[in-house]
Amino acid sequence: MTEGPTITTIAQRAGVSIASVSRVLNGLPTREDTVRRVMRAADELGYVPNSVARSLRNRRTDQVAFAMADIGNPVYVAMVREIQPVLKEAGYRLLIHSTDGDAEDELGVLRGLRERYVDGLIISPLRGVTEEHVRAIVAARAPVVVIGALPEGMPEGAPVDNVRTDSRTGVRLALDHLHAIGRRRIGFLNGPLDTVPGAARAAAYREALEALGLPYDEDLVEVGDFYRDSGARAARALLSRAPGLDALMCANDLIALGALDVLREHGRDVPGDVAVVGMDDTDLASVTWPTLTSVSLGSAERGRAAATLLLDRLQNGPREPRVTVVRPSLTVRGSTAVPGPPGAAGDGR
Amino acid sequence: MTEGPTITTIAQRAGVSIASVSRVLNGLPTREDTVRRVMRAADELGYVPNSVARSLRNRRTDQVAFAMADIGNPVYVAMVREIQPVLKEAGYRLLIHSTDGDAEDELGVLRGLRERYVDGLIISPLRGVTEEHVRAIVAARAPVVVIGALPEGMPEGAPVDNVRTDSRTGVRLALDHLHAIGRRRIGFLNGPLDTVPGAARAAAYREALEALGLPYDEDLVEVGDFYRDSGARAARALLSRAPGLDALMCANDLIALGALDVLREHGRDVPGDVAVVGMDDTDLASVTWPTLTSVSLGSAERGRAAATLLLDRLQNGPREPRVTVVRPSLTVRGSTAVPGPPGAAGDGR
DNA sequence: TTGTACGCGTTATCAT
DNA sequence: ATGATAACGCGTACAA
Repeated sequence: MTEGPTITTIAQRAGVSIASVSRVLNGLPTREDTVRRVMRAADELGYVPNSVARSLRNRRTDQVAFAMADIGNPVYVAMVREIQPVLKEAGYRLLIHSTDGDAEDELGVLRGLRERYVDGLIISPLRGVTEEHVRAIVAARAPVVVIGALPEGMPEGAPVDNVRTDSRTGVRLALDHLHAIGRRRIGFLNGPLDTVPGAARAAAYREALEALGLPYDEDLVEVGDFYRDSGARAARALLSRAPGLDALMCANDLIALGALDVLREHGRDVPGDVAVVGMDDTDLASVTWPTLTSVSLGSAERGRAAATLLLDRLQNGPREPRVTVVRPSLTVRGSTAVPGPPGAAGDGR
Repeated sequence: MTEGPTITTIAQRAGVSIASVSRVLNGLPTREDTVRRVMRAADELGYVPNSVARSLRNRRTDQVAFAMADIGNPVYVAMVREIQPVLKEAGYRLLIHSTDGDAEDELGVLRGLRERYVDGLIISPLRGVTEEHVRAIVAARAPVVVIGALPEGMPEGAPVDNVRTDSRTGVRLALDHLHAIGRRRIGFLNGPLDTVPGAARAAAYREALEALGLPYDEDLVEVGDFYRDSGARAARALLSRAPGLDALMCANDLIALGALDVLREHGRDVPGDVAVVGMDDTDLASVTWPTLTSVSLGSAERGRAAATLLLDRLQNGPREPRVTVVRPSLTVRGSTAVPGPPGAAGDGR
């Protein structure tokens, strides 16, 4: 089992020095004859440059990593889908880290940057950016783009850009819509409060209610995880506690799926009896029945923006941190399609 | 902006040679005192080994790549989801390549192995493994696991393992089921015939019909792409050509989604008028309405098997090629739930 | 036990 | 234009 050819092999075969080989291979000005001999030898040997050696020398890996909680979540899939082509186009390979939303794991990824196995990182920390995160980012000396909230006091010249959405407005869009179609008892199925989205959406829900002049009722709120089965559990709990609710605001689409399951199993008509709104506007929203009205937080746009920002730093060097905010929008579908008040449609199905 | 510390930096600070530093860092027997001084210096400097240099020296990158057509496809997401933890556990990082199913792109990935930027590769070639693929694999000298069909005559000692499913049996399961619930005019919405799954499913469809004593009718077959909108187009075409069909076999779940859209828009009851079966049994299948009966081809299992096989080669060196076959199974859901013959339920909805 | 010296495969500098 | 040579950071035979 012979080892692969190196520039040394080529040099011997072509009867020139390795320096010449390197020059030819990198297209530097070289005598015609030398070029031919080197190319020929390289060809015959099937030479391919060793990317590791090149990385060591060039101090760059041409690799970028994306770290998120769970690649099974359609939101992150949407991001990866946008990130990948942008990076690929620029000649970067993409590494994937699933952290399960574990803060320790996230920190591990950030600290790992010091190993220099990637040139940059896009990370979406589920539980927020702590002091330690910040320290790791600064220590990394590699550009990082954070998708999500970034704390106020970032140190001077930290190589961080930030892409965020405005879930506050997102929730507001949803509640305004529900209010406009006549719903007044709007339940809320949220994710964990110690996650960034969970906390933000909780606050936004209260705010939006207030703005609409609706009372905040603890009994209308249930907290679970950002998954379908958890959403179902939460919906069941909520329905038994507050059977009179006429709408459900869900903190993401997966939770909304669970809610739809439960409503169907309880024979409650959607949207006749209960209107449902999801969040993230994933591919799933257009698949359910009824199709799911959902607040888009621009996952794809955020992914693309993050990749673009990172690329800019990678290619053009340090600069002041930038923040890109992606505006949410509401996509109205079947689950809120009936403007009439509850009770208009028959119950059961 | 100082550069990061290296073993040389540590050696100076600790007043020892770089060899000692390396030894301590790698846990080789060293005098107590030396250990302390080195550790202390490393600590103070916040030393982290450079993974690139280490890779060059050790001739291994601790990276593995997974190449598939489209990370947007739930099938591949399911695979990644299984592959990731297996590799992570073993200390490998995961690289993702989306090839768009382009054969040139796939070949590029395979050839890229010679750059030695990964230690191994899992690839799922959409259009099959050609002569050129095989050559690239052999030339790569890095272990490769192919998810999907592998040609018969692989060269001796090629470092390839293979994970496949049996879509023939899968289709058979579906048609048997449809036949059992009384369907006789079973349409088929397939993907491109020049893809491996497309070709296999086309053949399997004919075979299964024959085994059931049903005639093969060209008019009942429509070919498109493996996407939802394409599935919808195909379904429309098929319905206008063969309005009398009482079941639809779809070559994957996305196509089935499109078919469900069209059936609903045509006011055909599912499964009353037309029963529908999908393939891949993705997360989507349990979300649609009615929920989608689907043939599981064990995406998760295939992913896990592939990762395990690759890992074995990575850790235990060369061995004879192995093949793992994952058996398909049928998950019956709402879209075929009504055993009665067509016409039993009212039309419209 | 410790240090010296070399190699991993490239690129880039500096003489020639 | 070309060749010898020095890095890049790490690991390890070998000698001391």
